[in-house]
Amino acid sequence: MKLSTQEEYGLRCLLQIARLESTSKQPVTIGEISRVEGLSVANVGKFVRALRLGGFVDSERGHTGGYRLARPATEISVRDVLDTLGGKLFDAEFCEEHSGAIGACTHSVECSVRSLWNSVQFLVDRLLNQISLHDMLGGEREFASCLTERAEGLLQVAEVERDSAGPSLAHEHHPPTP
Amino acid sequence: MKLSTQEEYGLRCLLQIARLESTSKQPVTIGEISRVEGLSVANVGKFVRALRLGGFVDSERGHTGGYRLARPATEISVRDVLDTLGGKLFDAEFCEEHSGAIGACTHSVECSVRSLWNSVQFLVDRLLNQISLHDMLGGEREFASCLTERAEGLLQVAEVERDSAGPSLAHEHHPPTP
DNA sequence: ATTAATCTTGACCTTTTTGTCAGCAAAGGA
DNA sequence: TCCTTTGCTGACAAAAAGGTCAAGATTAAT
Repeated sequence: MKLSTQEEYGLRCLLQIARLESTSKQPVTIGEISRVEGLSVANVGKFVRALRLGGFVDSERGHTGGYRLARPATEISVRDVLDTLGGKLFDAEFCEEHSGAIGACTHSVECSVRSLWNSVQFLVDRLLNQISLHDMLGGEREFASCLTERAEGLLQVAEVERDSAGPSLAHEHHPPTP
Repeated sequence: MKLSTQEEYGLRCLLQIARLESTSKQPVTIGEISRVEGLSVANVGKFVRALRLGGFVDSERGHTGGYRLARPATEISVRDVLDTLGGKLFDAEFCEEHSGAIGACTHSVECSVRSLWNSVQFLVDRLLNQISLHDMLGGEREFASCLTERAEGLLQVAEVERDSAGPSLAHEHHPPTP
């Protein structure tokens, strides 16, 4: 289970846009992000493009151009950002394509795996969904306590899910075809 | 956040070895796994090799050869398997390499991200660590209830962690260098 | 108008991951 | 002994991901 570089750096770039914009009140340029993150300008360009296509930032061209958050940092959830930059743990597409001829999962482990990935994704989503960009802008200490608070909330949600027979396990999954 | 094919299929192969061995009492051949999982023989060979190097299966050569679980299915945790097949969410290596010249994270977001990845990994690890191969061998229904039970336990552990200032957030992380 | 600063895009190259192949090694049965 | 069935390995090929580059488009300042 790995993060793509687009997820890792895309999120960092977005955080920098939020951070730099909030102090300078100016649009944040690719050059600035490149400098503070230690990435090439061209590379940052790609990440920031993904962020723009995802609707997280607005761009302004020209001499005083740059990027701004499209919404307040409190209204951007890290989950949405990561989903846009890197996709889900598994794609639902596989489910449809192969279910016709054979019914459920061809592979005879009966897809216990899909239940597993599903609950992993469910758990992670629940956590990330409660974390906003704004939460990540304070110091690392503050954010750490924020994380544990959210994790606590998450647990309660998870217990409710358990009592109601667990929608987190209801999704379909088929593995990629080689 | 994606699973590598080695994680996805390696785990499936291991499950098949456990399943087929338990019914036939014979070593499970690559050919059998290949058939039930719909993968090429050569490909299964690679996955199974990783499993052997990870110490999860033992091999026997020759006419009646094949693979057997190295330990009972109840004593193999899915977390260990996935860690071996795909590695951690982030590697600790980066932390050491770049900390000398600059101190903490160069990248000026102050590495709130590392706290984030850390807690995600912590959460996932806690869940997977409680799931054994054996848990995944029953029907999907049984496994689903197993998962929710384990998730419940996980929550309690997480709360303990919170009360003791959260070791889950204590680890270092630096992003890959481009 | 011209220029300089900025974003935008598509094409290209490099690296990593994934999958295949051919040849070797071991073990059992004829 | 020889042959068949199995696992084992390293080299290769294909595909995906990651990164760079060059040429364009837009805007503000001069």
